[in-house]
Amino acid sequence: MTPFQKKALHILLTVPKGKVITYGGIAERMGNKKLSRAVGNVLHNNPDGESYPCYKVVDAQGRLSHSYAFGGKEEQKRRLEADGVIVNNYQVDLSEFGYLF
DNA sequence: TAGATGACTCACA
DNA sequence: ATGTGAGCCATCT
Repeated sequence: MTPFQKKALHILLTVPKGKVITYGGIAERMGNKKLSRAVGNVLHNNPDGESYPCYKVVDAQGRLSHSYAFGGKEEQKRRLEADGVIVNNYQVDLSEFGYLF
């Protein structure tokens, strides 16, 4: 586990229940918004959805990940709704559920 | 060591 | 609204 991953995952854990965060958001919190790609890599590299709420991570438009490792969008959607996040057609309202630091 | 890849984002046509 | 290209970074080949 690299320092980068550790940092990204830590930030992920700070997202409160019922909220979601964007790749860019995490990247920004790490210093540079342009790190969004690297953030994606970290999540992709994290197959353990039980330990980290990677389902809370959506893209800049609130769209769910198209390559969610578990059950695809369906599973991610399920988890988000179970968390209290309203998901419309695999998309969430960031102005409502997006977590800003 | 250099080049390619990606769960991204933004700008522009 | 859709498509293309560029930028930036950590990993993987």
